[in-house]
Amino acid sequence: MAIAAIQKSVRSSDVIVEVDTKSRILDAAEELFMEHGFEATSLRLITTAAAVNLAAANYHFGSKEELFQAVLTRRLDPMNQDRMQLLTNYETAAGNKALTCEVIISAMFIPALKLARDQSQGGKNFLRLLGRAYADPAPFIREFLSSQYAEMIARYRAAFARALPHLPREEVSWRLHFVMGALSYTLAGTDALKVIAQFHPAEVNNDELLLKRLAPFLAAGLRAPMANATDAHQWFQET
Amino acid sequence: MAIAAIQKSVRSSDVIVEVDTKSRILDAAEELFMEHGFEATSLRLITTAAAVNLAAANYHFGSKEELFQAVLTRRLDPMNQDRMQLLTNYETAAGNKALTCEVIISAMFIPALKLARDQSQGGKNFLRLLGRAYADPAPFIREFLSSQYAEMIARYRAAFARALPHLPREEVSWRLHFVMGALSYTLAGTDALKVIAQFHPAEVNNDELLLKRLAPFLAAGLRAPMANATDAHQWFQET
DNA sequence: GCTAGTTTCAAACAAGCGTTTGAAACCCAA
DNA sequence: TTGGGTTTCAAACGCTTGTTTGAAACTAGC
Repeated sequence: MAIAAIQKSVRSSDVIVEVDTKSRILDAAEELFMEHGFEATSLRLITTAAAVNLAAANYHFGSKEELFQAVLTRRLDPMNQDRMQLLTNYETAAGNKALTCEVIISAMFIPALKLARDQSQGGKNFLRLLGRAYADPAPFIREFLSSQYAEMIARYRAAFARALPHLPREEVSWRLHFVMGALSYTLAGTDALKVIAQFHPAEVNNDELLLKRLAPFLAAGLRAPMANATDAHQWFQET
Repeated sequence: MAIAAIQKSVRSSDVIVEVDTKSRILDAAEELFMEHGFEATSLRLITTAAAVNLAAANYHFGSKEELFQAVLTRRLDPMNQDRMQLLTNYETAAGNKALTCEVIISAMFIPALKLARDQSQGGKNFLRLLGRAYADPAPFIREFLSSQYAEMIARYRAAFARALPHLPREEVSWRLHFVMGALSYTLAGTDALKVIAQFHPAEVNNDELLLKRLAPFLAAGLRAPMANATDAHQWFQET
């Protein structure tokens, strides 16, 4: 590992920017993977954007797949750690009373918001990349996400189960699945549906406002009464 | 267009299977695009699976992108037509009374369910493919989906606006966005989170049961009271 | 049976891919 | 200043990609 790692340093107008090759590759890869997807993004595109030699990507990360995982790990791991820590804090503060759905959801959302806010643009790019990674069919991506999320999901499922004691555990699992889905889909923010929905341009990229709208929606869904057999019959008999 | 289109005909054990080259390519492409994504699926993989010559794909569809659009159009266009027709039927039946959220949602879900149920496997494959296409970064896919969905989305936004007259139109647009997101994400059905959620295996691929769980969740979310300034402050001040 | 139009086929095309190589450049401790 | 480890670099590797080509095979009408 690098002694001569910090190599190129540029003094811009009012901030000192120094980035080693590894970080430059990660930053460029994050943006380009977000923009074009994993398969459609070539290492040549990444290394050109990062202004480093093509071979540097393989030298520092081994392979394209490992580079992709490194891009995800860099921000995903701290975010999920934050989520678990926050949940722990809330649970400690609540003593042995169950947390409300709103509090649990906010423990999920706040670390994502923090990511969306800090850093010049990297945080937002990453959240969009993450939303896309969820839907990516590549097995190595799916397995990677499974392992990265396993512990956090288990914690949140337990928390929601306590908050919604009248629901069967299975139903809680489903609703957690819906919550994760809506969150990742929304943060992925594909332009297609946004255009369709005719949002005000100023609001489209305001993640804070977005989550303030999404959270009450999801909290209400979590607390919804279960559909009984009659309801289900009424809903779908006409197919 | 083909006079000699129906060329290969195979009599299997109890059904007669006759498929022209074009359909064989579409079927194979649907399954492989679903499994590996657009970029990672090569024309050679598709044409080999379809047992046709490599050049046949370009001959019949022009390009790989046009083939992908043809795969989507074949089922998406009829499904969205169904959705609009069903909504029209409900509105006619209701006279000048506004529809409930449940009825509107069922008008969205029933055509998707119909697709998931009929056909040996193609319908389910297609829904998963569609869910993935939503998250695909390729511009031609996003533009294609925008154009395919524009009319239907406009109809449903109007219907939800009538059903939720107390909500600002903008809020209705957001919630419709959440509903579309949850639906597509859920139907895409990436294995990763399902494994995490520890679902009973028998239920994972039961789309009917899945939508029966999702619909009440979304209906409750649609009817949620709006978060006021105080709520929002309370939720997110601690970031 | 000939002809015209449609569809298939094997082969090749240029271009781009991820990865590897071996030498050059670089840095820092001795 | 020398030497050894780290990092960069240009070039090439073998392979796959989407697409094109021109001839062959096929179908149907006259």
